[in-house]
Amino acid sequence: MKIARALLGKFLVTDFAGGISSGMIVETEAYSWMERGCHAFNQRKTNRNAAMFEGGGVSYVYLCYGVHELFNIVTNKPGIAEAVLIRALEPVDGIELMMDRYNIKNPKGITSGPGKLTKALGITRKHNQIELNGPTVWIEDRNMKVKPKDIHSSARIGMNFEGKDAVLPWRFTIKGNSWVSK
DNA sequence: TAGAGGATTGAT
DNA sequence: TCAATCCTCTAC
Repeated sequence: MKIARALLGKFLVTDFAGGISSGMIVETEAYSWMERGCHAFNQRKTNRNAAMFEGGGVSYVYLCYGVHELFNIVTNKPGIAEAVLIRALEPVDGIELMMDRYNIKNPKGITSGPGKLTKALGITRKHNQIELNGPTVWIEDRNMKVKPKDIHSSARIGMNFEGKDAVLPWRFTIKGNSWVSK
């Protein structure tokens, strides 16, 4: 859970054929095998979530609703399924590239959702289960300071089941940032 | 091998 | 508020 908080203010960078694009992480959600809602609940291992068992520093990209690709960062030791979902970014580099990928001219709201930011950065399932220390996708620390009081935690989104797991405050956002998803 | 459903989004 | 859309898991 510490990692989900620490990732706020870090930069997610991609370098594909089209060029470099990056954004600052402003919203995350933590997932663990210990709670429902996670694909690897109860250490259930499948082909899809195999990346989560790889160990920290690996990406986990998967398709949701047949339409959207969601980007996660695996955070724990090999064999322990735990990951942080990147829900929103603030565009920094390659904004024009992102707009090209959407074929629009206004960057407003282009990365304000987990399915949208992957499209903006050009991330697809081909980038599943890869190391996040380069050369195509990596996390960068640019010494952006996020004060603890600027971090807001809340219940997660999209949890359809009943029970206490649904209200765990494992969603982290940067207060006052307009790129946070609604 | 077939059927149901999902960590969402955008249009109505 | 609801459909789009296709991959993954589960059951037969």
